[in-house]
Amino acid sequence: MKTALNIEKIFNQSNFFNGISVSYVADILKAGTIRILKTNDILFHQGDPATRIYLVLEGQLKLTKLHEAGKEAIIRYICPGELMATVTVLKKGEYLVTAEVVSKTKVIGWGRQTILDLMNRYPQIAINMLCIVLERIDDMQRRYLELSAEHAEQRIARSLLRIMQHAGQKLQDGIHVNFPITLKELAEYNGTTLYTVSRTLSAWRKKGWIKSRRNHITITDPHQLVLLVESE
Amino acid sequence: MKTALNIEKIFNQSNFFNGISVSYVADILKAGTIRILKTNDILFHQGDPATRIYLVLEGQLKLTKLHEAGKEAIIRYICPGELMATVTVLKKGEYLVTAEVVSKTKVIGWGRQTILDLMNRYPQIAINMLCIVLERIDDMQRRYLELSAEHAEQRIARSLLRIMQHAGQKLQDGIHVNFPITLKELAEYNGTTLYTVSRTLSAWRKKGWIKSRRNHITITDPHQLVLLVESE
DNA sequence: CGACGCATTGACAGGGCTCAATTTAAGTGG
DNA sequence: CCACTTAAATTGAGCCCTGTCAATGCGTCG
Repeated sequence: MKTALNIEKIFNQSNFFNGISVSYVADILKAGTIRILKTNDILFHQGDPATRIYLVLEGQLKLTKLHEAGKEAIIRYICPGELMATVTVLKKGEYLVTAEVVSKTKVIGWGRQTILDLMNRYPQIAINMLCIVLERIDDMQRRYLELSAEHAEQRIARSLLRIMQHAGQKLQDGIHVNFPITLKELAEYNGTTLYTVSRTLSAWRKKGWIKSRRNHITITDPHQLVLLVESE
Repeated sequence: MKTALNIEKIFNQSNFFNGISVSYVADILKAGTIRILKTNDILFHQGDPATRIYLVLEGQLKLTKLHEAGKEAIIRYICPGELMATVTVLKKGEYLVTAEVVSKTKVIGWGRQTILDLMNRYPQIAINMLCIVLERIDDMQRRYLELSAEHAEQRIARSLLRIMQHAGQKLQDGIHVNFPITLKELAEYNGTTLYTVSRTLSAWRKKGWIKSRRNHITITDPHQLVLLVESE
């Protein structure tokens, strides 16, 4: 809680603070509390009462939604500068997803009343949050459309490209997904199965489009994936 | 524009005005302009610059998203009291979906700057909009999960139940969808095909769960659909 | 009455899920 | 450092769901 925060950096990496003067940002951050989490920690569970909204400072989390039948879908990955658990601003809400830490993570959280107060004090916060949420709707609508219209291979390509843009790290041999990810997770991210993903990646590996080892994926030829996605 | 509006009614039917005094509502409505549309009219197209946000006063519209491959998905139906085209508040945005009128419709629209001004004047508007949009995200996330985890029959049942709750009219022989809807639309609403929907509805009709004629569906035994959805 | 759009039904094929058996790789503790 | 353990990944075989294509039926409106 007494961790020294690099306010400037946080301000720059997050569109949550767009149009808000840096001097206010310190104020806003002071109202929140810091939490450090390690891999596989659960920040909150789907169904828990939604008490806090979080901004990710470091690391990554995945948001998953559980289906009665036991299946699980990955709704999105959350990277530094991104907001999560925005439902908190709704009256008496529950978390709609589960947030699980993918690699060592630092977040800052605000309670419901705090965030409502902040929104009243700085209306720009409400507007920024609205914009963030609107972008997220767009993302979900797109993925919904893709899920209903595209075949497995295309969807797998899309998810790799999305993750790459979101959390890609440029190495000499390609763009590397900078957090551990399993085939099962990749499958849950695009509504296929672990087996289909394995077969598909095997094929791509043979073509030299990607490299992969346990928990790691590097895309060596992103362009091919783009072509695949855009074909028909 | 000079249509006499029943402000009281609008105020009551829409959660857009939650926590806002009725006297201000008149103010807010005055800032917008009314449009009357007939079946099959397009209020806006996906890709057009997003200039206006709309509140539906009467009728229904469907929001569809088009896929490159030519397929189309119905993102949601919009009924009286509901807001649409919320993207408008984003900078230099485009409409992300197409809004097509399903039955005679009356909407009120506000320009981008107007709505931003209103949000600054009445912060509660921004908060309400945020809540509306958050509910919509939840809806999309649920449907995404269902699409990836459930079989066609379950999804068709779910879409009927959703539409029923949203736009159902209680008649003596069951609950009737109070706008014209085709099998193709139903299929586009749940990511199946016209043919699968036809077969499924035929089966249900034989079991006495529904009645249907061209463009009309009545659910005579909703409970069976609920059971179907909840089974496994 | 004719024509068009919507709905129905059958036949068929194939994508991808399921299940099972192995292989590979990473981590752990003596 | 190596044997051991366990989780992840690979691969094959089979089948079922559901999409596709084609033909026909039906109802509604001009």
